[in-house]
Amino acid sequence: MARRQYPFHLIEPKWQARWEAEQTFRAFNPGETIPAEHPFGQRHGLAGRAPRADELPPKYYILDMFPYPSGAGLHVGHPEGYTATDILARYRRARGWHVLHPMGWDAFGLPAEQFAIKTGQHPRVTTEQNIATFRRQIKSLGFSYDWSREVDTTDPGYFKWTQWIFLQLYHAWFNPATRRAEPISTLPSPPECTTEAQRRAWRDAHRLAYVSEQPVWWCEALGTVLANEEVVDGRSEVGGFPVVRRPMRQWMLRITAYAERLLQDLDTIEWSDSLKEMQRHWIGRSEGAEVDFALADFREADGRPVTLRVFTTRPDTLFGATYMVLAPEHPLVDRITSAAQRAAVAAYRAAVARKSDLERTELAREKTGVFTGAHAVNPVNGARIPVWIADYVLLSYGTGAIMAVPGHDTRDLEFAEKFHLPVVQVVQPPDPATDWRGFVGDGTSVNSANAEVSLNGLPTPEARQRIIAWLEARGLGRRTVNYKLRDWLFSRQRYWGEPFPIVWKRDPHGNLYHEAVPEHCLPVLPPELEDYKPTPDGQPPLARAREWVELKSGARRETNTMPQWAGSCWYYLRYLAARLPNRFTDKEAERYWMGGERPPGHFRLHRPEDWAREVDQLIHRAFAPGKRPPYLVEFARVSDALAALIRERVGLEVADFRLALDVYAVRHIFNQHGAPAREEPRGNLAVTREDLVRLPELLAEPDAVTLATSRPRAQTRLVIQKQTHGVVYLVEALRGRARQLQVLTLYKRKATARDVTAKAPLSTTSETLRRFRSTNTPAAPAVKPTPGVDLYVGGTEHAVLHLLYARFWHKVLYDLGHVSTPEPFFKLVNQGLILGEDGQKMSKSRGNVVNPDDILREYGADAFRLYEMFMGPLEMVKPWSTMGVEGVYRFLGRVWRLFVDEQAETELEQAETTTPESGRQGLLDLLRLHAALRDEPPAPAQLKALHACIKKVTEDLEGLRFNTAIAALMIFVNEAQTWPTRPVAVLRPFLQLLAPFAPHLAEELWERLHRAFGQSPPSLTYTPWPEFDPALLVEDQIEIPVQVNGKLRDKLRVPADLAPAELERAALAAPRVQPFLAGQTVKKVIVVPRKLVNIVVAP
RNA sequence: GCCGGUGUGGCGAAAUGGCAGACGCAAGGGACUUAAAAUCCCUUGGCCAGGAUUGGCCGUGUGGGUUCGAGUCCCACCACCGGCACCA
Repeated sequence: MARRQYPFHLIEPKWQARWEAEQTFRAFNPGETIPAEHPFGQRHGLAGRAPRADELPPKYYILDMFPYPSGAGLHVGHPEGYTATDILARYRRARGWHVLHPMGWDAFGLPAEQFAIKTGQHPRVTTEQNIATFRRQIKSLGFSYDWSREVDTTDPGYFKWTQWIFLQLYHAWFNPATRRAEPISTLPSPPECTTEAQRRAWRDAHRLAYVSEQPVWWCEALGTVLANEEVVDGRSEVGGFPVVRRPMRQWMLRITAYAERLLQDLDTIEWSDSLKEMQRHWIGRSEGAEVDFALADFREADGRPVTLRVFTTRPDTLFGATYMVLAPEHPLVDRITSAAQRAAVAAYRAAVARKSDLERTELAREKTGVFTGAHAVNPVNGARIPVWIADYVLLSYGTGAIMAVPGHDTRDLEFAEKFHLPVVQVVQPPDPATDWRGFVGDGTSVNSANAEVSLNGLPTPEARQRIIAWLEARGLGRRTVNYKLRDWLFSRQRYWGEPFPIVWKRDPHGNLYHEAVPEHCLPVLPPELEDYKPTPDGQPPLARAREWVELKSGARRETNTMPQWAGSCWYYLRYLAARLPNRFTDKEAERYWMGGERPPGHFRLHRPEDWAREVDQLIHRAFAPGKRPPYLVEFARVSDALAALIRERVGLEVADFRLALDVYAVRHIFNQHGAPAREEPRGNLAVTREDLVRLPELLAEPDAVTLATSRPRAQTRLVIQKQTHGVVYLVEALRGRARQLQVLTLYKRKATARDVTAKAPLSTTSETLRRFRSTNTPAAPAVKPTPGVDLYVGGTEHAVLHLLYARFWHKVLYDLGHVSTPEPFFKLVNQGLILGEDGQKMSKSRGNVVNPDDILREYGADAFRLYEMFMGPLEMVKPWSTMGVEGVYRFLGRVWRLFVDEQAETELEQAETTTPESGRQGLLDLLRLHAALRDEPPAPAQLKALHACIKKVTEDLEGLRFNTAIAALMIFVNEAQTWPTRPVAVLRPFLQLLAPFAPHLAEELWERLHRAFGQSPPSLTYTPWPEFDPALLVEDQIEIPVQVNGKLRDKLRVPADLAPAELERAALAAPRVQPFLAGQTVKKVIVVPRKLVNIVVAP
């Protein structure tokens, strides 16, 4: 084992204990009293108060997918996402956001139950042990979770509300007219329902939670049914056991009602394209038509022909339908099969039923099927076509029957060729060279006409419209949309899950019906059992508890339990009020943290994304070519926060004022954006586009708000001052008709008379500004809160199931008025898988599993966190490398030695060998800081290194580019190591930058640094994030590469502001360039100012 | 087959259309040390030339294209990863 780089084993427990004692990362709900000493309250001027939602800083809800606490403990994949969110949470706190960052346990599940079956140990005991392990491991990584909001899906206080939400679904129906869930009481019952039993049956058939007897996937090995989603290639997703189709009575959730909204609302959220595509595929929307085919020789009792309904996405190929296929399980099969075919059909159906789905998918794709002996009539041309059954048609999709168009469908063609069925052409491919047989693309209809309608010559999309119109007019069919999405099979035959809050009763006629358990009887607790196996007759394990099942009233409890997905469908809502006893979440907290709609009339700024675009458009409009630019450009309304602040400070009402920006500031931005320049930018210190985008937010935290009287007209003016990285904003209110706040800019440095665009005096020194800032409580930035969780990070394995189910539940709760946003997760990022050191997926059998506990013991939490982020981009798959951990560990050692005297460090190490473990914590006091640390003004190069680092780290954090942010920290440290003195003013902000990544080390050094210079350390978590000053990054001399025909030939050191013509001359004269110009003619010289010169030559 | 993503040194990876390989690992050399570990310094894409400072050529999966200039944009293809897959 290598020598320890720094005493992380003392530092990390110390700070974890400190954070826990201080409750540093606790988030506060609106109306909740913030303790006077809490650093969050102190930073935001809310200490000891109970602020309303609009008094709290903007919310940032950053969520991890909570883990299933397996017996194996944490693996290295878990901390990847957790570290990313933790870094962001810490960064946002420093930026002034109110961060909610919770953790909990998705603890129902099969492994604990299987362990119970084997050993008799109650699953609750197993689960509690596993949670304890997970909690210990996660806490040892120093994540900034608000542990006061921890949830556990198996806690009765939690699943009481899971059951309650189930009842919301049970008591609701989906109204197709309003396209939303409504209380079941609003469901009209049709006149033909005359008895109470009939009305009940009608209601029960329309609930969002309903019972259905239908074929389901039964897994013998697991002793339970599974959802479609849990079956992969004919085997259970968990364990890989074979599954078979079997009809059973099951609880279903009507997710299909929401198919369209689940699809459409994907456009309103920021998820990756691949993830959205996966959900779109899963929902599987396809447009087409249903068409009725009359069966020849079969009549209903009333004399009408028996019809066979099919779904097709290609109604334009109707003239090419040469046979029909029914799914083998189709209910019409028995009725239409001819005597001659009966034996063959029965044999085929039996064979298909015997086939497990595994065989159905794994066996060769060879088409099979048999003729039923019946014929149908093609409604467009009266052709008598044979009706077959085949297992390539699925009962569960569409109508369970198809019209086969072998000419233009590959599956039908394959089938037709095997069984020698006719193939006719009805579509001509656009390219005449293409074989029409099996052509499935769009083309032109041919051979498609009858006496009333002709598609011939029409392109496919038009042909489709024409034939649908004809079918609808004749009552033979209609336009329709089909989805692959199926209703969600919601019951499981297990013990360790939420019991259904449902009882079964019999009406006077002996008919069985179900009823909801009243809300006040929740939670329905599972019974205590000795044996967790299903009963011998195939009943779920809950049926063993007869006293629990059989109620005194004669009713019987439902014995199924909910699937594991249930608890995870809404946990992000429970975090908002994790201990609330009488409601599933808190209404006001929900609206605040989920950023739901506020009462009308409350003005909000646009979301930053839209806002930036609008600013761009505005600038371009204002400076349209040929137009004289206005002096002032109005660009935003005064934010509520600013208006309130002004009202409070100086008693002025500016709520309906607009912000107008001085044209000189805007022009510079405009030039940057590539529009034809009218003037050179004035100086290199100017407002950037990003400033302008942020301005409304910046102004809401002014340095000073004063009323000033200007001499000449003795007019009272409102003056707001705000300084940010070198630019001073001076805002003046224009009274009267204009109702504007006029934003002028002053430049802190190199300010000449020409740069100052207003005559208004600004004698405020930066020192007074700073003092002003510390005495004025900054108001919250006015940003529209993100609708939903701001950032949700987790693995792709939940791309479809969890995320679709949670969206579905959320929409139901939204429809019923329980939550305020239509979508739960606004932005979602999938972390990439971490592979073993050998590049294979980690698994026990490969022996390449990395245990986080081992890494923590050897390198500490900070190194582990840092490495997980340094491996590469968050979303990529990447292999683990323990050598790589050592690399970042060494980096942390260099940081340590930047601050700490090595002699003292050695003394600490020696003392440690002679001190008992219990007394070691105090040994940290032996440390002294490095002698090179001084509280003296930094050199320009040092400031530059710091500010380059601030810039890079800040930008990379915003873009979730943790690996390159860490690289920037390393670059800074590599350079700082070489400095003879290390100014405190530079190292202190560096620790702030390091803190999100390596919080323990940063805290320790932050505290020591302050103490060493006689200061009491402010809370590192809540100290405002450093802002970089672009002025400090400006280079006087820059290196310009010179290319000849695009090949690098020389580099010039030139003044940064060298005119293009000068640069061109210097490039042509460059010594290394000369040989390449000899004998050549210079055709053209490309000069990119401040970037490069390219000389184009030819002989 | 369809959809999405990714292809850059020995490895993990960086590069708003403008100096390819930042940062880190590994490797090699050196300093310190009785020695080792740790630490610090130097070298490190390939090929060629040279005593050396150094210089030249090639190089981002493959083939085209756009451009003064392409890892980056466009077209076609190949490989790998993930998802879906008889969904009419």
